[in-house]
Amino acid sequence: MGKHHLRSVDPPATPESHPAPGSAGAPEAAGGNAPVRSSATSKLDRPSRAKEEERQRSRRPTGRDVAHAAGVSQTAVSFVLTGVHPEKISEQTRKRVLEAATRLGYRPNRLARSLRTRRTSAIGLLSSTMETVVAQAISGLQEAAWESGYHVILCNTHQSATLERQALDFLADLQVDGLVVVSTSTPSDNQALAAWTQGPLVLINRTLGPEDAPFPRVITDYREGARLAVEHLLAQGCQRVAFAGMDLEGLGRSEAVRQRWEGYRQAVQQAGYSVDMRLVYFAPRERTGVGWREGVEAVEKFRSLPPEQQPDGVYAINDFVAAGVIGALLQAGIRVPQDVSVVGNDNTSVASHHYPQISSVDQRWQEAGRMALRKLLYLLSHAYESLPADGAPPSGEEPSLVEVVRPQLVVRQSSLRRVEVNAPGAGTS
Amino acid sequence: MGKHHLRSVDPPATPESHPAPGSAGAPEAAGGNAPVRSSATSKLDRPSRAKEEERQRSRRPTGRDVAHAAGVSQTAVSFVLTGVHPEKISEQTRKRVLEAATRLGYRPNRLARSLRTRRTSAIGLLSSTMETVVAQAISGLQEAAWESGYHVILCNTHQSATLERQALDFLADLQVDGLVVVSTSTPSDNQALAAWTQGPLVLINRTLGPEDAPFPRVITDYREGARLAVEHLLAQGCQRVAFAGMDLEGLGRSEAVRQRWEGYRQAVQQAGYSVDMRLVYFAPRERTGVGWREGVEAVEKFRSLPPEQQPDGVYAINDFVAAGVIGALLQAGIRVPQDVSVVGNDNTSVASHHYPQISSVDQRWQEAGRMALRKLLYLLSHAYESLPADGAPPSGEEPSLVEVVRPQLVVRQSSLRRVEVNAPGAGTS
DNA sequence: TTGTAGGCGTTATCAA
DNA sequence: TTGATAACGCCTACAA
Repeated sequence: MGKHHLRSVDPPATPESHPAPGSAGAPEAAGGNAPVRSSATSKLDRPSRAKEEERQRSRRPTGRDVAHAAGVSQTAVSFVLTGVHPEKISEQTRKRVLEAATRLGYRPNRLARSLRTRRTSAIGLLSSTMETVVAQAISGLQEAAWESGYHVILCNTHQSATLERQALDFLADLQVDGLVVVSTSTPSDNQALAAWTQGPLVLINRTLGPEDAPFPRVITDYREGARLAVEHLLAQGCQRVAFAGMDLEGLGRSEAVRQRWEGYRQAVQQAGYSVDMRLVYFAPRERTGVGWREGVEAVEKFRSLPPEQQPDGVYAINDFVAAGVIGALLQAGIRVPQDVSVVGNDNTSVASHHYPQISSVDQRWQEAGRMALRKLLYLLSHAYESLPADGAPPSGEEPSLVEVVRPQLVVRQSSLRRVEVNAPGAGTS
Repeated sequence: MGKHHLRSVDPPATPESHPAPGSAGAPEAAGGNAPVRSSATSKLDRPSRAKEEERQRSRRPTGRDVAHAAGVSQTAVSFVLTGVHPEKISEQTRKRVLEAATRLGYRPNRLARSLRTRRTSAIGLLSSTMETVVAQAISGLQEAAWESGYHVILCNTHQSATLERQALDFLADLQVDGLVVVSTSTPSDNQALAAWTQGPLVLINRTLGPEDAPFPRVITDYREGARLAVEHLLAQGCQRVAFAGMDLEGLGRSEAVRQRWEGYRQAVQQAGYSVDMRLVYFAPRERTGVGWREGVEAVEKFRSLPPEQQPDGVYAINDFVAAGVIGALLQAGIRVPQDVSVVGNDNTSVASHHYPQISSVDQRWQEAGRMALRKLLYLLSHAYESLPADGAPPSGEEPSLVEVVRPQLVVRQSSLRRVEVNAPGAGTS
């Protein structure tokens, strides 16, 4: 039995194109299937016949089929469908082509097109993890890509440099038109990445390249987020806003952690207060993350102060910490938000599923994904024109090299005091 | 001053060679693609020269280059590199091809290959949302695909049937080899999906197709997960295990919710108890989700019982509810886990970031993704040979049509009593 | 304005 | 065993 290699992708009934006329064509068909075709003509026959048959059977009509059906040439079909040179096509042929194409249900073969034009409409996405924020960025990127006719090829490197290198090779083989790299911190282990030559490269929250010629990137702004949170608390009438966070040396000296601290400090000082370190809790640097527990510890620290010095507002560097803070406060009989208002960060599902619901800073990773794609498309379309040889290269409004996503504060119950509470001095615990 | 930003696609190399000659992709690159080439030789010249030049400059060497360098034919190169017909290649040519290939850094052009073989190594992934569990499934799928040399093209349909249809068209255009659809509930709006003909289709947590001939799928097992949780609580010595969940008509009659309730009921009954509806809390069906608040409400209900009838263990249908339950218990001065043990579901980051950490059932969505890919690969290789026409179709060990992922209980502080507590009657609140 | 023809890089067929 | 040679489906100078 000719049970050799499987029938590849083809769906049912596809007698081989040109089976050696003696070898009983279709390999799978048990009995029958007599060599009805050809019989006499054998190989001397012009290929036209076999071709035609074959084409008939192939489910997807080709451009040639359309041309044939419309009574025009392939060129006309191509011109009409790609929309280039619209002036070189008469309205009549245009109509006929369109009609034939829709009638046959023609869809151009992207593989062939890509082979010819050297552009796939694929962009590679390299992510080091799949944590929530990254998933959000991926979602935004994919959505934006989709809207522009691009598709996204996802590669997760699990923080491994080896995997990253392999993924890059892989994506290069796929001939993606561009690449986006997203990571939560900024490891900047630039080794393999910097060698990317397959097209434009946009980074999300990661730096790469020499100081004077860095790669274009999109970054989320944790500093601004923290400022938003603190300013909101102050606007709500809080006068002693505390910080519940992480030691700056912890978590691999995470940039995002440091930025939140700076934002807090700036906002407090800008409002005319000085930073009171008794209102600041840093989790020990050994901790591998901060959550509920650290929130509780923060409250313990704050509660050890004399009552009049205790905070009336808390900014927590993430929603888990905020939940811990709230839990500990409530347990101590302190009301939230009336006595102490609390704001978290990241706007995770914890914030909305908690009770009371937690106000939180949304870093808008999804928007970061969208922006990254926009930037990539811009680079894609301007890649080949502006060699500095020829004076002012592109037109104006070139997007800046590094784009910042503005965070947004989502106000919920945990920080929303009644309106009259705005009077100063109201809710000291 | 040429604004830096672009690192155009071409790596710095490409010395000399006037930039224009044909290649350089980007056909739409505005402006003049002047006929620089011609110069002296004009068009009469045999193309060989131009070709050679062009090839030289082309970054990626082709199979022809390798053949040329090795002094063999393209056929030999193809055979050697694809590994087929190993017997038809002499050891010597084999070596020379390999040597030349590595020396030139040859990488086959997947586009050309796909065009010819009609197989991309791409599989499409249709997801209706990007919530955490889906992201996990995607991660697992992508990882497994990667290990098998496949890549994943992600399409997010945002629950929209229209988008889903478009995405399917898109993926069909891309000629993906197969398709995986992942959703959290089972909407089974099969309209467009059932018409998929581009290759095998595997569903994750979704049913499709006629009852008697459903599509292959992978499902997570919430019933089993609930059983695990309850059995664990019983084994810890709990005698009155409560259920904190959602009205079965709520959330669009979510299958996953109903399964958890059934698992709870089965486990309780199987242990010889009868289900006490006073120990069961169903959130009102109008709620759009369950979280902390519903956990608190559950505890309120339970606390209204006479002390000896109150639960000593609670299974909550997700981690948010569990957190709410724990919070309310602690606030009431009830110890967790000593007085009441609590188990959540989904093993989200809430469970591990909470304090005390929450025991939770992991539904292993990541594994579901992996399994889906395995199943798809199986179908890919067995798709077209076993039409039941010919008796016992394939060989044995065909995977079952629907595969179930076994959940796993992750035990943490919220349910881990001291060993001696195992004695019955210990921790009634 | 339309048609003809050559090539993108592979794989696969068929003589030599 | 190896080497021409023809597709795969599309794009696009160039000639008609």
